[in-house]
Amino acid sequence: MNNSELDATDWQILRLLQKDASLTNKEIAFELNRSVATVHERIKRLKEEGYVKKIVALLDRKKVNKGLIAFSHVQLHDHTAQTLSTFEKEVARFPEVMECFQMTGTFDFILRIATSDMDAYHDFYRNKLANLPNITTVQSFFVLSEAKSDTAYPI
Amino acid sequence: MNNSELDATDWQILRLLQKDASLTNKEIAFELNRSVATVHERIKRLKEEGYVKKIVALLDRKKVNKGLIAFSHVQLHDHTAQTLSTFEKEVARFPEVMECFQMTGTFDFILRIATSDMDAYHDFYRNKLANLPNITTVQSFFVLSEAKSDTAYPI
DNA sequence: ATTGAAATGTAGGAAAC
DNA sequence: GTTTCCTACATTTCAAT
Repeated sequence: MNNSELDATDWQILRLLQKDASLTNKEIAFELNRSVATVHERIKRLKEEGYVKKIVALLDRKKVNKGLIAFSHVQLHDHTAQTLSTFEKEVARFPEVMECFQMTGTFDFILRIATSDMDAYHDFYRNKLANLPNITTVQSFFVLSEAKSDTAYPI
Repeated sequence: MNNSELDATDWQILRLLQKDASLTNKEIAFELNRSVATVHERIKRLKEEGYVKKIVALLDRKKVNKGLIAFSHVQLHDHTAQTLSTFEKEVARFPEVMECFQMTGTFDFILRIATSDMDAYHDFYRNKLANLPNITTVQSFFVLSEAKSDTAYPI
């Protein structure tokens, strides 16, 4: 198989591992009617070539005391490369910030922020986020309930 | 150890597994200066008690042809339990919708939508999302770049 | 690229301290 | 909680196709 294309078996393996990476090679091989060695070889390649970035444990956020998730829309004073990249660099250093995306539209960034509760969020907001330079507005929305939460891409 | 509290070792294990769940018990044991049997027992308990929900592979979304991520804010006509839960149930069935959260604020839901490109998003929007009943407005924002993207909670 | 078989390593359980 | 021992799997390599 060449280097730049995935075949049907590769996609099936990726689909399975996205849902459950604790599957053994044997289980995957059985599922796909392939040998264990083949599955092993494929997965090794998929990791080497960067299709699989990493294998992680997903935790129950409420059990680990992250009861409050906020999405915050941030607007900056200006959009010079300097201002944008300083903001990105600084905000990424806050552990509460799980995700930071630069966006199209009327604001500049979406942040996903995980804290234990509203007090902790407030503390983060006043003492960390609002101290960053060049912020014009921050508008925050809070998760009431999760109807769906999936890390698997539809492939 | 009792059932309802995690000690420092448990938290360390969770921290490690959130970052890299392909670590072996042996590697974790070495890192924490514990025996393999202890680590094994702890992880078993952490899974049984639901702290670890699952182990998954995270893929490179651009390599698997999901070049466009949208966040969509959805507002519904009314907020009866019936309307809310019908929307949640229907929207969760679309594979493009990776996440759906009910939110505080001026709109009702945030969706995270993964598609290959703007054409595919448009198709999803016109032929799937906009066909659901009781939707008043949908406002969409598109990811330009990812400054940070982490599934690990700050614990 | 795929396979079965062989070698090595890890998981998972149990016993004694 | 640790150590040791044990068995059953799982991973990894390899020669052959």
